[in-house]
Amino acid sequence: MEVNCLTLKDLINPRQSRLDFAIEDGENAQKENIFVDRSRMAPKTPIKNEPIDLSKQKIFTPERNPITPVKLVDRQQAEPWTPTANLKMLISAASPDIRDREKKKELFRPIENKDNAFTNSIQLVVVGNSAVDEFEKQRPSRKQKSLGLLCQKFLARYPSYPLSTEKTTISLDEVAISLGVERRRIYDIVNVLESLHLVSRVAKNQYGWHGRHSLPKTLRNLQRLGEEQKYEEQMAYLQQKELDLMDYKFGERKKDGYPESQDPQLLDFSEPDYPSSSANSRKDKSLRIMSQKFVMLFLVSKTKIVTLDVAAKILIEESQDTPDHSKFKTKVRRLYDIANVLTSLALIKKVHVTEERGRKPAFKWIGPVDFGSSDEELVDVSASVLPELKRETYGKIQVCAKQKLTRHCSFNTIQASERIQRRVNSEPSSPYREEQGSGGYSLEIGSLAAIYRQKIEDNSQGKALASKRVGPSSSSLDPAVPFPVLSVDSEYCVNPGLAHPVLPVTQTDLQAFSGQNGLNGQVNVSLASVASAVESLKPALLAGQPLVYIPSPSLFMLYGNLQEGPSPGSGSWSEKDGRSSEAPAAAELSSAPLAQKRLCEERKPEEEGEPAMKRQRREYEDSPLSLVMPKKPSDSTDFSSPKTLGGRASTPLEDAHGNSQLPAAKEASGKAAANCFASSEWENPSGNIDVEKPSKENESTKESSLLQYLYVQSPAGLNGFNVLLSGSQTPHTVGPSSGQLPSFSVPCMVLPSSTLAPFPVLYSPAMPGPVSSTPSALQNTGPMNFSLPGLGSTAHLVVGPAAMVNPKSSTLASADPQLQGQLSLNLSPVMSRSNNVIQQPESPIYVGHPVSVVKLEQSPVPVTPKSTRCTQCETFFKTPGSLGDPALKRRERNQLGNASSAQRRLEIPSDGAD
DNA sequence: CTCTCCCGCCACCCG
DNA sequence: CGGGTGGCGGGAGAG
Repeated sequence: MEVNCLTLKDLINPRQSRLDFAIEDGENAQKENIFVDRSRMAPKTPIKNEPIDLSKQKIFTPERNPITPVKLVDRQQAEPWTPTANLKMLISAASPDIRDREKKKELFRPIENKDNAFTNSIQLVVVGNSAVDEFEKQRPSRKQKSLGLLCQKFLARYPSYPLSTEKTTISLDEVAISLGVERRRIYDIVNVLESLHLVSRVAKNQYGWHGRHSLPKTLRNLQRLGEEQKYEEQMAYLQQKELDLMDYKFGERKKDGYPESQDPQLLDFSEPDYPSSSANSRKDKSLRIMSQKFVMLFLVSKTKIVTLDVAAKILIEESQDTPDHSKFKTKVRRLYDIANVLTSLALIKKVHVTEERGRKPAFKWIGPVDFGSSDEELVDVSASVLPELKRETYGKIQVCAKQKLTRHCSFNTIQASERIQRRVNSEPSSPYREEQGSGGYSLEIGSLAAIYRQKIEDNSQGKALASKRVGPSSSSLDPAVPFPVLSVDSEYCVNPGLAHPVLPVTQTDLQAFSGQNGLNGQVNVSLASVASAVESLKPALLAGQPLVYIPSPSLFMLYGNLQEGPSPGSGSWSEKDGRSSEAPAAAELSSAPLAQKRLCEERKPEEEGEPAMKRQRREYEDSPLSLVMPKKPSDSTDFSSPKTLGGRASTPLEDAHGNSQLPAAKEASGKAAANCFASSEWENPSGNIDVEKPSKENESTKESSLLQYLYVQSPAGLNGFNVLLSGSQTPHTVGPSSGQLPSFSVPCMVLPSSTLAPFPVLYSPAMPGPVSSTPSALQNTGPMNFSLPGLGSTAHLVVGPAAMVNPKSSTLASADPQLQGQLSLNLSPVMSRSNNVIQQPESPIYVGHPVSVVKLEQSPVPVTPKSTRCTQCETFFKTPGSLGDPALKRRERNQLGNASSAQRRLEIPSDGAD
């Protein structure tokens, strides 16, 4: 009997017994927990947690084992919910999407469905192998335990761009426990991250988190080194030769004159702040070195595609290993490990290169390409350019301000875009697909939605994480402690796999873009520096990022806010909830006048209170979205209406009438640059390459998010395009120098000046009132109008603050679960073509993202609130639920064995679409 | 079958 | 020496 076995083990080693026990659970709880819903997890959780108390564990006796289940049962009753579970429930209740997801999960893991599964499982185990087998069957798939997924969870714990002031330390033990994996796995992740200087070893078991601030620099250095190494030549050589593994003669290349590889020292780009402690200590850093070299290969590659075999060969050669087949295999394994992490970082994505021999696994670099200069290239939408834009044209423009905080936003945006692109490419059925070639806006819209989601996800994660981090060992098993939000969020986190960053648009791209769209010249939008120097990052827009729809044929630019991760200063969620949350947005605009919000409110008396607020908060923080839509005349009815989940109220921008003039406000607001993403980026570079299906990607998309941006269609009369800026989020940075600061995107729309004349510039501060938690310097001054200098006198800048939209005011009730699924953002390609905006709830991509859209009357004249439709969707943050399982104690890894794996959750989010 | 890559043994080192 | 690290490759899931 199992019991007996346990007993023996126990006798031998108490710990062992525990392990066994754990394993048993593991069959169910641990591994399966991964999938378990929070709600379901609750019952199980206690079990795991119990083990937390090691002292008890030791005591475990065989007899106890059987008992344990009982206890668990009791516990379930007694403590039906853990905080996390509770939260999850609430969320689930609030969010239909979540429920759907949960359902899927359940389907995925039937076992989990039973509340008493745990108990049963245990019994089964005791009973016999058959039971075990069943469990085995239900065990999470390999993918669910993949390093990539784990890495995502890991990354979700930390802000991509942590404030300089916040130094985050990573405790390997803690992380391993919290993620429920063996420490060994964490090393794999950390080593790769370290190679990119995202983290550095501080001490035993301790790593410091640096975030991506220095990533561009690191990449630049790697690129340089790669060039010095002539990797490109080597790659070309190998590819050309098409050498077979077996045939490949190592060392040949050197003869050919390839330079020797450099010393294996990990490149130290570390900044003063983060001295790379003892990086040198380890003699063997091969994974790190390999990672750097691998990255170099991408950076020097013209195609940005590297096949694993070539990479492995080069690495083997450099490592001076004996070139045998087993080495090759090993190298490839390592490359996969590295690739998983890099994918999680959205730096690369899996592709296949078709060659004579057939398909070869390869990866394509999707990370930033131009990191040569300090910051991302900003594209200014200059006034001069604007006029040139044709209304017909469409494209995406991202306005960014260089804000430290926001930088990641652009990244997110990119990822989202990429994701979408992939999806489009990979999904024949995708409605957007058709649009692609032409760079149709529909695609972009999709991307926007995706981006938006992404933002939300990111934010939420970040916040959650942040909060978690802040606390004492969050990882603690203490049941009282909320599940590591991170893990929960992680599900929705950016999927590395999913996220494919789109290269930042350069001027060239922009031009190209304009060409496509009929735009001429560049678009430069420079906003006065947005920054206020608020360190706290408050989610500015969130609440209602309003979407303004102005019927006009021109280009739409949607810009979402983005925000950096959690800001330390930011108030608690609760504070942010509701309108208060919006305040931050205003802050972001900082100098910019916030007052506008009021206008919106007036227009739409909103009722707030939406539960969604919380979610939104999280969401709104994210990155900015930029969307450009081709003009669609009238309608777009659907557009406006539904928002998805989170969609906050749409604010009726319509109201904005008025004053078109924008004083220098802009400057005050901050500088914004517009980045454009070339649609082309999305396309596969080479015909040979097949983009892998982004099955994973879906996850992120699910999340609904609020859109904070203004959707403006140029009035019929407008020739130019308008840029709509959403004021929602302004990052407050305290003075980061622009160089380092990530570009910050400010939602804004550039409106063709002349035509817009009738439209006043609206600036809606996120919060009408004072910002709740944030002491932002900015205050709502009231509606403001500013003109973009660059745009020319005629151009109008509309800034839509998050606040503008009132959640409740929205005509549509987001409450309807069904509606939630649909986002206004979801524009079906069809719509775009027809010029009518249609929502496609079905579109996978969009589902779940709340978007609020306000329709403005077509008439150039300011729309009245009535005319406009506002929809709000409440977005709740969908948390995957709590994830967490308690962590097992890693140390016992041996013992734990299977159990350890249990922790990993898999989420395969189906995209909404699925 | 190939592609992936999880898993965890066990060698290395450091303190 | 014990424990943190992490190389390494068997072997199995996924396609």
